[in-house]
Amino acid sequence: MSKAYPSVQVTDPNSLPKTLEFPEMEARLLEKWTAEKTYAFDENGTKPIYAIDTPPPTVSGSLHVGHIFSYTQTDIIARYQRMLGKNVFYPMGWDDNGLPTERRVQNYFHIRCEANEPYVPGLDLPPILSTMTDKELQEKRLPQRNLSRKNFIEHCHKLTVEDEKVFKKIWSHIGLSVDWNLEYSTIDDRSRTIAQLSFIDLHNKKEMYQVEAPCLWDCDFQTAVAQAELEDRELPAAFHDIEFQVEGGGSFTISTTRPELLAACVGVTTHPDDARFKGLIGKFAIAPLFNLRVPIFGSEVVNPEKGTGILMVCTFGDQTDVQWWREQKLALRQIIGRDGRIQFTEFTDPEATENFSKILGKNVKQAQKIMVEMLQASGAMKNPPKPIQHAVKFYEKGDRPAEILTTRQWFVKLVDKKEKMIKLGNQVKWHPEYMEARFKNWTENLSIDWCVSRQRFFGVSIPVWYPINEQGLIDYDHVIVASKDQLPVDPMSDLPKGFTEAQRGKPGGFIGESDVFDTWFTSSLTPQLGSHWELNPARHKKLFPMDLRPQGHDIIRTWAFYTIAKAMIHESSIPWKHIALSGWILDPDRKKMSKSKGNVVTPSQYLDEYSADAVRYWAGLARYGVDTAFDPGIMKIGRRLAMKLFNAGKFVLQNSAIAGEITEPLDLAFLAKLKAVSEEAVKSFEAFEPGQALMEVEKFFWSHYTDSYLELVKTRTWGEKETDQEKRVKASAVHALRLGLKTFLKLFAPFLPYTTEEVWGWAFASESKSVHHAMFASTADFEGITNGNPSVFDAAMAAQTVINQQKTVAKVSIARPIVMLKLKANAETIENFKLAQFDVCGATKTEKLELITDASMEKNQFVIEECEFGPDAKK
RNA sequence: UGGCUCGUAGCUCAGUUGGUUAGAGCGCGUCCUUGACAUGGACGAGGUCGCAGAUUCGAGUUCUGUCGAGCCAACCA
Repeated sequence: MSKAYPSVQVTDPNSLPKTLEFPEMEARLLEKWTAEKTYAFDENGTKPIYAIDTPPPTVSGSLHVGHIFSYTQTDIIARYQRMLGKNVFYPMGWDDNGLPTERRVQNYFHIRCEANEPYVPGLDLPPILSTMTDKELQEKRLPQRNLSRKNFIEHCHKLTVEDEKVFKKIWSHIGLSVDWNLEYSTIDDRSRTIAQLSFIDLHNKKEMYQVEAPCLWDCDFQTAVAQAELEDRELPAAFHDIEFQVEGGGSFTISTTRPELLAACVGVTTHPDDARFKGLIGKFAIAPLFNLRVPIFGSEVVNPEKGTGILMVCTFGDQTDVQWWREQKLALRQIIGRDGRIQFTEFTDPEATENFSKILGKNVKQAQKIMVEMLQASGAMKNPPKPIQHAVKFYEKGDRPAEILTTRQWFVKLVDKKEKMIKLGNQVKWHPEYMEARFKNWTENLSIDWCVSRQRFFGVSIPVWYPINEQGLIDYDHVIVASKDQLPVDPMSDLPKGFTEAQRGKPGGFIGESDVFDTWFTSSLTPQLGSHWELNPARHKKLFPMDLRPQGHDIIRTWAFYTIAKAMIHESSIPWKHIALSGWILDPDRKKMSKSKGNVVTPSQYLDEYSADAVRYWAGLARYGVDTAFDPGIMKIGRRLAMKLFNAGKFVLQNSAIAGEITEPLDLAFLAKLKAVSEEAVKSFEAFEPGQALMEVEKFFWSHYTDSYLELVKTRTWGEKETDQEKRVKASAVHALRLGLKTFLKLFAPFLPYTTEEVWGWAFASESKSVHHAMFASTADFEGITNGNPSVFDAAMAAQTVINQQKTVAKVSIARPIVMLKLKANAETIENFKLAQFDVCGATKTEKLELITDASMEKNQFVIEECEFGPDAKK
């Protein structure tokens, strides 16, 4: 017994929009979704949860099509999971603290943070950037206004709130199905509390330490930076050959790219097997100009081929200098200050003092120039500088090479956990799989612990104070950590327990830590920020570990890495079960789109020109991990698809039908194929290949549904029918058409949420208020329907194509009647074809048909033996 | 120097575990205004799958080498 469908009435054509007006529809449906709380997460719900660890975008950055691209991909997964009946946890956070914001705020208000400036209550400066461009500001060279730390932070808050509105508007327009009740920012009270809780937990577990040691340092931002935040840049430089004397007679020539560090020279090294310098090892060298007596030692690390094969070790020219300094217990002579200028350094030798005074206070570049001149004058410079091109480490947001300075910083122990991290990383499913290699690679090569303290202002405070002893010295060994009930805490204004404000900065009192955390320290906790972690253990248990982390592949070494590290140290857990890495959007020259390259394309114009669904189509088609060229042409196709769906929906719903079953072989054949396609779509989604699903569904929709099936059944469905038999076969087609439409709406819903919701509302709202809560590829829809034979559809479509072809070649209209047609095919094809003969003849206006069997032909191959066109109906 | 991706039509990309004659869309050409859709439709031209080997009855697909592009790291005196 097959499934019976109730009768359907014609949907009043006047009630359906004539044309698809995207802006009107988008605005209306956005309102509907908000009013109906379509995307709300049900915290007390019993349905299985699907939790997404949404990347909090940096709101101070520019919003470009790359963002739209990756966030839409996540939304497509979210919508799919919701349509599986899951309780989807899909929050949006704003990453608003850190250097990018400070820099933007500085430019926007033309201000600077100055620690000694007094606080001005109620200060509310107007933006300068709205009246002047970046360029004008630079040209006019107006002095920046100095603001106290507190005033500066207030302005940071003020601007980020505005930036967040811009993001939220675009996110909504593109149709992200986030639950806006879950909105947060990485600087809000809860985030600060959770980040500080993280610190306290790490500190209790002895996984945090502070130490005065060589650290990577950016001289412009005047802050420590982490290994992961460095990038290589190719710069021109030169080898300078400088002659050193050997104590007790003799000399040798070293080669260096950093002659300005000669005064910081603390040793000389060469390869122990290098015959040229072997004899020098163990002796002392005398550096020129400064008469520095430094040890000469051997090191396997030295490459005899490079430079002169012997080199000077400084405080600190690069990472290897640090290594040698540690291994050889060399002296420390830090001549570069925190501002990147040569700082005062004491020399006992009068000549050294004299020479050093010439570079004192200069920046690295100026000092190098002066140094070279002095060396040339003294005769210690053996050859003219040899220009080379070499890679230099930069802080990724900085403009000057990173220096290595000895400063006191907080670190998280990571180097001792590499193996465990790789093991945990392996428990996470990476999409695409090969991306795990990048994580492994980075983790294996990690050489420095994670430096998390930053000498900045707009960030989460490190929740500690230090006692000041009776001599007025800061006692770093007895850190006073904030207690959990104090959080969030700002040690610069809040008090450690048992102290009074009067004791701040006084002997016997305390001093607050002024450093803030690296932003990654907070953003590595996004799963915990979402679950509320220690603040709400019950909720945390439900949401953690999360199901999915979507992110870009360029931040595997930072965001993914640190998040895995945090979950491991806090709870010995993975932070999420899956991580999906989206590709980059490249400009037409295949360069990554980024603000610094000036090739950024903003999304608004494309949303307006092609519609949100069309832009989503473009994003939805891409595979994970694959970089994609920006191509509005794809959006055009997406727009066409949305229109086609809209029009097909209108057509299908304009047919009435009596109650009945789907009985006709062609209808059943179509549904059998549709069912197979929707099962394939599910498989693709489960394999994190939604683009594959979209492609297959789209192809089938276009070729089989609109181009073929809709045309084939028009004779049966058009108009009112007289006989019961006619009514019955019409009903079979109309019910199949409607089931087809409903299925397509659901399959397309994750990609085209607006258009599908619009059409769904015309006919299927009684089943589910929104298509976005309908069951994706539900088997129930096909239950009780007789299994069709797909070959019937193949034969009918093949015949339809060959007849259309005949008309095209003959250059006659598709509507032209055929008074006599002889078709040749093999027996099986003819048998299948006969079951759909009525529909094919109707669609092709074939009035008389003769079938010829030819066993030599392949399946579904038709040849027209004879074709006689009737008179043109128009004439 | 090592690791990982990619190389298919003029362009943007598919091509699942090796299996007939390598697919789609855009663009291009010819034709058609037929009852939802001209923001349409029908049909067509266009590829020795970077190159060279190997395995196999059979390779776009597996392996080796090679060239080119990109990314990540190491080195950076």
